[in-house]
Order: sequence, then C-alpha cells, then structure tokens
Amino acid sequence: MNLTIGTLAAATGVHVETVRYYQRRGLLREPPRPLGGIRRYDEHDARRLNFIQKAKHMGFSLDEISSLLRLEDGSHCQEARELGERKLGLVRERIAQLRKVERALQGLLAACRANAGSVSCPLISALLDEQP
Amino acid sequence: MNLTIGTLAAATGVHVETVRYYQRRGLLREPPRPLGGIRRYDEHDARRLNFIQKAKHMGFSLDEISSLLRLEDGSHCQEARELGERKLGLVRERIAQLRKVERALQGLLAACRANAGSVSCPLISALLDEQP
DNA sequence: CTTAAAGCCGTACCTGACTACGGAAGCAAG
DNA sequence: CTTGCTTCCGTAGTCAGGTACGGCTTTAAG
Repeated sequence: MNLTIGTLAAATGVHVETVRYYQRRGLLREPPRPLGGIRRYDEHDARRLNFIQKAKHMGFSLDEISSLLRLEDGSHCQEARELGERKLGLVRERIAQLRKVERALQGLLAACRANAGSVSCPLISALLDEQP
Repeated sequence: MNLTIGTLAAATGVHVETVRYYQRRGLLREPPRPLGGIRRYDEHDARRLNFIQKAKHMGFSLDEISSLLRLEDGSHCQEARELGERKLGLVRERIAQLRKVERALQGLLAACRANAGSVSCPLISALLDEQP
C-alpha cells in the first residue's frame, strides 16, 4: 500500500487538511517523502488514522487520543483503562445531565400541549419564573 | 430596584463582561443611563437575564434564546412549543448517541479488567481494529 | 511535452460563548 | 477633595477542532 495524502484522506473519510492538521498536532508521523516530493503513506498510517476516528467517536479529545496512541503497543492496559474509565465517568455524567433536561423539557411541552389557547405559555412562564 | 451592571451580574451569577456581551448580541436591552453615565438596570432586566440562564441550562443556544425571548409575552405558545420540541429531539438523539458510547466503553473496560496481564489491551486493540 | 489535477506551505479564518485588556471617566465614602 | 473601586468602550484573545486560501511545485495521463 502506497498512498498519497488524498487517497489516504478519502480512504478514511477525513479531509486532506485534517490529515496535515493531525500531523502538526503530532497524532500522525510525518511520512517519508522520496526525492523532494510528496508524502507517501502506508497502511500503518491508515490504521492510525482509523484509530483516531474511532477514539473520537468514543468521545476522546485529540489530546486524549495522543495519550492513547502512546499506548499503541497494547502493553499498558492499566493506563489505557484509566483513561477509559475517566471518559466513561464523564459520559455518564453528561447522560444524567441531559436526562434532567429531557425530563424538564418533556414536562413543559406536555403542559404546552394541554394549554390550548390559554394566555400564557407554560414553557415561557417557566423560564421567566424567578425561582432558580 | 436600581442596579449597576456589577450588582446585576453578581445577583444573577454572570460576569459583567457577559452582560455586556448579551447586550451586543441583542439578548438584553441597552438600559437607560441617566446623565451621560453608567447603565441602570431594573428587575425586568434581572428576570430576563435569569430567563437566559435557565434556557441555557435547557440546552438552548443564544440564538435560540433570542427567538424564545421574542415570545416573551407568552402569547405564542405554538412557536415556543415547536422550538422546545426540536430541542427535545436533539437532546434525545444526543442521549442515544452517548448511550452507545457508554455501552461500548463499558464493554471494553470490562474486557480490560478481565485481561490481567495479557499482551494486548482490549481497549487499544478495539481502536486499532480495521473494522469500521 | 503539455496540461490539469493533486500536493505543498504557512497563515488566516471559522463557530460559540465568552473573557481579557487597557486607558479614560464616573461615582461613593471618608 | 481625594482615593480607589466601578464602569465605560472597542478590540483582541481563548478554546477545540478543524477549514480555507493562494501561490507555488510535483506528478500522472494523454
């Protein structure tokens, strides 16, 4: 496998500029460029880029992905696990928070639907109410 | 009630600069300033600022809050409801997405804990795996 | 050999919601 | 009346994670 930046980008569903950006950030190596010319990537780079995409999907930030990539050889499970556990905690917090919002919104919208023609909108009133 | 920007900010738990920012964004009126001087706010402004804070908590963006504020008189429940319903949909999507992440992470971490000393870390391997 | 597409580079710009800065002017307490 | 905290203003910077630009060189196809 011998990829230019464009084919690598296309293959992994990422913009060319993003690949360059990841290189600047140190998430991808600067690949060899034979004879003063253009970057040549291999399947290792593609795998790494794939790793980054999946980790992003898991909610890891680019900085965290940096850390994970330093554990790429798989022999530091403990550290990887700690990172994962922190992330899982945050994900759960976020879910809990969103559920509160969901319930609040749900209640207000139900009141709105029951409202049918009254003067004041329950959603607006709730937001206007002085209570914290 | 006759508030300076500082007391208003303190009363609503917002930075002074943020109040000015909201004014620039059109979320708060420019309050009267008697005699070439400093802004004087009243409890209507405090209520509005409170409204903004609560709506932010509900996940509304400042642009959406602008829209909501235009319905402040409570007589356009239909429109407010539509905004709320859109938001609720987004909140639910986000929750669903985060739950997927939660489950994935949970599985990987369980594998990590069961791993105990094997060569390759399940979390890292999963991210490295070629499968989408 | 020519030409068009793709790659190169540094730098600037984008979104959203602020936050900081710095120097001038106002205001309240003593 | 002075001191010192607030407020005033416009502008610029912050964060993350890119995206865009423009002018230049390389490369691949015909």
